[in-house]
Amino acid sequence: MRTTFKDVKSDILAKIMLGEWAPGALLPNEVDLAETYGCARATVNRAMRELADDGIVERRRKAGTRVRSAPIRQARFDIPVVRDEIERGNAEYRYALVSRTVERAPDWLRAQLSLEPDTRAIHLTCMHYADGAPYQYEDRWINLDVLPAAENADFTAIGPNEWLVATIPFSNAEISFSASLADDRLAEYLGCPAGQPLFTIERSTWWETRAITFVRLYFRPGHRMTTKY
Amino acid sequence: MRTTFKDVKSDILAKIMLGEWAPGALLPNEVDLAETYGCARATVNRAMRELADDGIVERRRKAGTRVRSAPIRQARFDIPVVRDEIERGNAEYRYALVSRTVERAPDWLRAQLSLEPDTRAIHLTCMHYADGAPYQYEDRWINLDVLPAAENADFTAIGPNEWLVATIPFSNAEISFSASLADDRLAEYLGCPAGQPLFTIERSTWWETRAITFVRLYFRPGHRMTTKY
DNA sequence: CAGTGGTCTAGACCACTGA
DNA sequence: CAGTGGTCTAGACCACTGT
Repeated sequence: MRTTFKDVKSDILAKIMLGEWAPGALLPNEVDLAETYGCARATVNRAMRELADDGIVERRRKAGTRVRSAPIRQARFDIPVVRDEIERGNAEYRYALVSRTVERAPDWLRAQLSLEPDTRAIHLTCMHYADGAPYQYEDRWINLDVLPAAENADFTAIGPNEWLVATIPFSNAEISFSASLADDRLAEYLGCPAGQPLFTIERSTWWETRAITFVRLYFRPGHRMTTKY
Repeated sequence: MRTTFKDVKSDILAKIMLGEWAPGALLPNEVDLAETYGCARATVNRAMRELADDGIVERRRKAGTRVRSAPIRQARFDIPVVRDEIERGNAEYRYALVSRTVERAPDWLRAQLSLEPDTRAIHLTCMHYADGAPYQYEDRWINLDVLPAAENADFTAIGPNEWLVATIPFSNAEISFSASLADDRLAEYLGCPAGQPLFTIERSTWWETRAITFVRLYFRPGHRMTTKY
């Protein structure tokens, strides 16, 4: 059997894991490795590139490839789409619009999304339920200058996230995780005592340079996001 | 200038973003695309493979490449190494050991890590400071059956995370984000009022099938993890 | 069984950067 | 300026899987 890039990758990874190549060590260059493994340089390159993507090694032209001393460990999280998330848990999903207003973007939002003064925005708050129990409280702003159609959308029928996904793509986004405290309003909607800690996600999305939406998602108490890596 | 895989990738991405290829649409095969772009098939392949990795398209042999209808949006987070995290913020890092005991692994930990009964573990609690201010409270367990050396390590001098990184690699890990409430003890160490919401990370790591360590990290109030994607 | 993506090869040229 | 990784090419064979 031919040597595949996966063979090369796992062999190199094993050598690193077993300490044969210690953190900080310089690995042989691609030409030498290709000879060692009896394969083409492109094969070694693919293996090494993936190891670099995985944060295991660090590559620099001329300087060569080194084992990262403090491996940059990264985790990938699926960005939750609340309906899918709930239905994956075999629970019944229900959505409800709580409030809807159209207003000028408040200052903090203008700062968050770099909006022009006097930008109009639609402000929505919604609830998402799993098997009838409160699951997530959503507090969302949509930029009406970019998406005037949002003013006429029927958000009593469809959640703003689903509407947005179906309506407009986005080119980049920023997401942030934190912890919030349930105030009286949140506690009431989420059916929990005030003062509970709530896992919170904030997300801003842009199309090119134009801000589309900002959303803050408060999860019911005890929620956690988990991933393996 | 030659056509690079980045050219191809961004052109295809643009076509998808602009709606030229709608969600669910079948893209031309690699041979045709290579002809269209006037490049080798390997170049198209690299571009398409990256788009698939990014969750933009879905590829299946024989069936071809389609635009994902619900793009799998993923975010990558760097797993924080607390010293680096603090020093990247141009703050001075300080570490202190709070407590150290050796005991039999409690039941919840045995369950969490799938440990044998009577496994011995070392239990450490530590503080991490940024410019003298409390930054993170660390509550860690290390499996002494796998890492007996931990019993003799001097954790007053070096943080357990740094010691572990330098001592043993790990093959896989599970990480989980949530929100906790500051109890009196945490509040005292973190220098905040009790009842504050704290962003919390839990991580379990294994070497092959053997559990190495479990750690719970409580961040000071207001902490957030952010990434762009 | 035929079409599509997955991968390898051998060679080439280029871009970056450390010495 | 020389060594290393980054990328492209043209061609080949293979693996999977829908029809």
